[in-house]
Amino acid sequence: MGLTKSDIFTEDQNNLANIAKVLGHPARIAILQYLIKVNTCIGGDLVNQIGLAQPTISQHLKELKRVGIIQGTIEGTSVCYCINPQKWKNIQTLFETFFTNFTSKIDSDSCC
Amino acid sequence: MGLTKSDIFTEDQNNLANIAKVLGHPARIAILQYLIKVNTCIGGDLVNQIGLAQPTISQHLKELKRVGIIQGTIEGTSVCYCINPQKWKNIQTLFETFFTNFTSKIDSDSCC
DNA sequence: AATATTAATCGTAATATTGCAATATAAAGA
DNA sequence: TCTTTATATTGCAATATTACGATTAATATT
Repeated sequence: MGLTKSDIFTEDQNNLANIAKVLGHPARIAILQYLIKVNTCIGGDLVNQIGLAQPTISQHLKELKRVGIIQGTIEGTSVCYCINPQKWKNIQTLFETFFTNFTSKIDSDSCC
Repeated sequence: MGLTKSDIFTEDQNNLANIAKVLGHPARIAILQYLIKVNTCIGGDLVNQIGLAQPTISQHLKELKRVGIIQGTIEGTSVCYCINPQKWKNIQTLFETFFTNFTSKIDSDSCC
């Protein structure tokens, strides 16, 4: 039905999935990588860099802001975007914890 | 249009986004976490554990197999699933690299 | 061979996502 | 105030995703 049954999963599972989903688009990865490179930029720079229409970029930025991984500050007519360092660290830790759960027990048991 | 313009992004960007997208559903997170816990199990176990219909679980398993993060071995009428340790490590490194790109330069510059 | 078990596939419905043109909004400058 | 600049929102079309019932395929078991 195209509708995720999020009520049958834990909050942590939904949370991690939700963030992974936001990272699950190359335009949003590209935006983050560009922000890493230049530290800060305005929306128009991203439209030029990425090669998608302004409304499309605006939508992707909205998604990234929704999970808090970036922040936008209004500066006159433009908006200055940057990565939110604390949230970035949080999300990094989230993934690290998820991956380490398995990595730490590798070799202890074999596969099928 | 619902169609990602993957041709305008780099292979790395598409690759990371593609994997993140697969992790972007709580059912698939739940499947991976269960596999971490029990090491190996058959498909029916996952259907019972997760609480989604068998075809739905089968579809999620297909996605996970598509990116190689799990593997399934036919054992009689059932299929034994487990995490692919090497691929897991690869993907872990992929995310780690992505996140460290920013973390390593935190404090060097300020935000907006 | 007939039946049971398990998983994959097919078909379908409902919802979500992606992308853009057109428009709206909001602030700066002339 | 009028225009310009920059971004957000709206509305829409196309495609993708999620979920499941029904069916199929393949192997065990009797």
